[in-house]
Amino acid sequence: MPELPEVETVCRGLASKLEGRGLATVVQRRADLRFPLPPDFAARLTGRRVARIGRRGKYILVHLDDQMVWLVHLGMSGRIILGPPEATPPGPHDHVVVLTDDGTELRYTDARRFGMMDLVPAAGLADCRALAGMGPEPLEADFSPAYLSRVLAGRQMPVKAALLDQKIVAGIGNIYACESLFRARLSPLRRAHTLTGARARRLVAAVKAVLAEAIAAGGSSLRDYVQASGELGYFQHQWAVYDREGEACPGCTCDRARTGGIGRLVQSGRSTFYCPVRQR
DNA sequence: CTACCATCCTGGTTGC
DNA sequence: TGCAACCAGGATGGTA
Repeated sequence: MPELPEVETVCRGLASKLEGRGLATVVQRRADLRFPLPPDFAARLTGRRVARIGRRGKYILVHLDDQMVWLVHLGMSGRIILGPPEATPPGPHDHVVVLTDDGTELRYTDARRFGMMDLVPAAGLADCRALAGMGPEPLEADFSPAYLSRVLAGRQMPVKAALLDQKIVAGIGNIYACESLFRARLSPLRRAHTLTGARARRLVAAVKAVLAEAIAAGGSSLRDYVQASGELGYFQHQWAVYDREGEACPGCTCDRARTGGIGRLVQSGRSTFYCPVRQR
C-alpha cells in the first residue's frame, strides 16, 4: 500500500483518534519483522501517552510523552487499522495490537513482514538510523527545481531511479514516480543530470501536484486498505499510466493501434509505466 | 558512481 | 479444477 500519500492518509487518521490517548495495553504477537522489534518493545510502549503523530517520508512518527518516538514503516503490505476491540479475531499477520484508554484498538498487520518498527529518542530523531540522510519532503519548499538540478548534477542514473531514491527526495515509490513523470512529460529513461531549467521545474511541480491530489483522494488502494478507519483510498481510479499497459494514453490523441498505447518497461527490477509518445 | 540482481515474505492473479 | 509461475506499494547489500 504505502507511499507518501498512503502514509500521510494513515497519519491523519491516527492523529484524529490517537493524539492525547494513553496506550493501556500493548500486545506483541510476532517480533520478527524486517528488523526485529526492539527489546522490551511492548513494555516500553505500555502506559505511554501519544503526544503527536508526524510523518517523515514513508515513516509514521508517533511522538510519546516520554520523549521517545515510535517509528513505523509499513513496507509493502503493512496496514494500521483502528476499530473496536476484537471486532475480528486476530489473524496470523496481526503482529502488534494496542488498546487505548478510550477503548480503541490499533492493529498493525503486515503479511509480508517487510515493515519495521523502532523506538528512538525524540532528541536525535533526524539522525536516527532510519531517517539519517533522507532527502527533503517533496511537498515542502526545499524540494525545489534548484535543489533537484543541484542534487542530480552529474548523475547518470535514469530519472525514474532518482525519484525512487529516498536520499534524493523522500516518500516517492513506484506508483507516484510513474505518475509524476507522466505529468511532467519526461521519459523515465532520461538521464538524471539533464533535469535542469524548465524540465526540473516541470518535474518538481508534477511531483507536488500528483502527491497532493493523491492525498486528497485518500491514497491508492491495491489489495490492502489504506486509511486507519479501514476505508479504501480512491486515487487508483485516477492513475494515468500506472498498471495501464496497452491502454490509451490519457494525454495523447495519437493512434493507440500504432503506438501500442501505454508502455511498460523494467527498471532496476520494477515495472515502469509510461507513454513513449508523450514522455521524452 | 552505476546498473543489475537477489533477498527478505506472503498472497493474489494468470496461464497452462 | 489444480497447480506452478509470476507479480506486487520497499529497502538493502552484494557484484561487476
